Amino acid sequence: MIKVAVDAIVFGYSKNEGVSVLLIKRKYPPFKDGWAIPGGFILENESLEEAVERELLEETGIKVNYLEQLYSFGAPKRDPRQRIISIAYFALVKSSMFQQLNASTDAAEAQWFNINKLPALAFDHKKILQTAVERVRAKIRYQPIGFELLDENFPFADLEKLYATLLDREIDRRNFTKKILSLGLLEDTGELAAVKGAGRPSKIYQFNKKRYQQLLKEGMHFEI
Amino acid sequence: MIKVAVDAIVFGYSKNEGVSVLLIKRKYPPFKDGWAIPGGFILENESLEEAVERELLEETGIKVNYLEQLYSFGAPKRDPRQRIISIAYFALVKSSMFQQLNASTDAAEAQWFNINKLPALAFDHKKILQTAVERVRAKIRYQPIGFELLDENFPFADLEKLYATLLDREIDRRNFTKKILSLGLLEDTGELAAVKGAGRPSKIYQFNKKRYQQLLKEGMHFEI
DNA sequence: TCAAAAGTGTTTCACTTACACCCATGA
DNA sequence: TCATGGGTGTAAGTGAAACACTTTTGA
Repeated sequence: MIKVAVDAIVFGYSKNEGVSVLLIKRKYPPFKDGWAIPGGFILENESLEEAVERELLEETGIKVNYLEQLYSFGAPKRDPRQRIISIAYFALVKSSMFQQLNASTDAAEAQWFNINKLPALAFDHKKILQTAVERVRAKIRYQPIGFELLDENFPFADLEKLYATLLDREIDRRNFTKKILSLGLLEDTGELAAVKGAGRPSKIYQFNKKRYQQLLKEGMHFEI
Repeated sequence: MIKVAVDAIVFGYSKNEGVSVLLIKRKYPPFKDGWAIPGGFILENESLEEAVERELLEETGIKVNYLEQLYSFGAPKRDPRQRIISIAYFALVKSSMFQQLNASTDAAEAQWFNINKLPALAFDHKKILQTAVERVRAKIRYQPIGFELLDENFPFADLEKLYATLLDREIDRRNFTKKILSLGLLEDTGELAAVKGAGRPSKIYQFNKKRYQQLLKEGMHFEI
C-alpha cells in the first residue's frame, strides 16, 4: 500500500546568520540520529496545508508565516521501508521568530542549519532541500516573498543583505533602493534602527501587503 | 485509507483549432458520462511519471512528448467516495500527433476540447485544468515549451500564432521575429510551407534543442 | 490584378547599469 | 576625529516598443 506524507522545508533569516533551514534529528531507524526535513503522514480529514502546520507544530513547535507547495516526490525506492510519496512544502518564518527559535531549539531535536553548511540528510531529503532552495532563490526575484523572512518593521539595509545573500552576488545599493522604493510597496515608518557598533542607523520600513494585492489586480509585476 | 492518483492535462495545438485539452468521458459513477481529466492510481513499483504515461496510453492511446509535474491536489472532500490525493501533471503533444488523434478519437471516449470551450468537469477538475492553463501560459514566456506543441519542422507563422493564442494578445510580427531569431535557437530548413488558399508561404524552421541545452549552461535566459 | 498572408529596418523611449561622495552614529 | 555603515543622483548604454510597405502566392 502506498502512503502519503507531507514534508516542509522551513527557511529562516537573520542579518548575521544568513539563510537557514530547520531540520530534525531522527529518533528511530532508518537513518536514526540523522538529520531530516520535518514532516509526517496526513490524517484522514485534514487538508495538506493543515497536515504540514500540524506536523511542524508537533515536531518543532513553530508556526510559519508563509507556506507554499513545492513539489511531490514519489520515486519507488525513496523510503527503504515501503512506498511513501511525499508532498513537499516550503515555509518562511519571520526573522524575530527565527532568532527566538534559534535560541530555544539549539542543541535540541530540532535545529537550524545555514543553507551553505548542511549536514548529511536522510532519504532523498538532500534533493528536496535543493529543490526548495532553488525555488526560493528564483521566486524572491519575481514575488515579494523576501518580506516574509523579515519582521513587520525592518531596516532597509536588512532587505538589501537578504537579497545579496539569496542571489549570491553584490547589489548596488543605489539601484536597489531606487527600484524597491519605486514599486510603491514600502512605507517609511519614520523610525531608525537601533545600531550596535558604529555606523549610521538604517531607516525602518514596512511592507504594505494590501497595497501589493491592490496593485497586483491592476496588473503590476514585481521584479527585482 | 488515503489513496494516491496521477492525473494529466494533455495540451494539443493546431493553427486552426488553437489550444485544446484531452478529456475522457467517465464510464462509471460518480459523474457517470461526465468529462474528466485522464488519470488513475499509481502501481506499487512505478514512478509517478511512469504512472502518468501508462494511464494516458490506457485511457487515450497517446504518447506525450513533454511531461511536467503541475501540482498536488488533496482537499479532503475532492472525491465524494473516499480520500484521494491527485498528483497532477501537464503534458504537451506535437501538432501532427494532435491532429491525428483529433481525427481518430472524435466522438469516442476521449475527446479534444478547445480551452475556451470546455464542458463541465467532474470532481475538482475544473480547478486543476485552470491551474494547468495558467502554468502553460506563464511558462511559454520564459521557457521554450512552445516548440513541444509544434512539429519538428514548423512554419514560422504557426509559432507566432501559438504565442498570440496563448498570451491572448496580438503580437508585432517584426519584433517577435527579431527576438526569436536573435536567440539563435531556430534553424531555417530552407523549405517553405505548403499553402492552402492565398498568401505567401511561410518559411519552415526547426528548433535546435541541443543548442538550447548548450546555451542554457552558458547562462542564457529564454524570454519572450 | 486582386486579396491574402509573410518578410523585412529604423527610430523612439524606458529601463538598467555604472559610478562616488556625504551624513549619522559609536568608540 | 576616526571608523563604520547608510543615504543619495546622474549619465551612458541597452533592450523594448511602435510603426508600414514590399513580396509571394492562389483565385
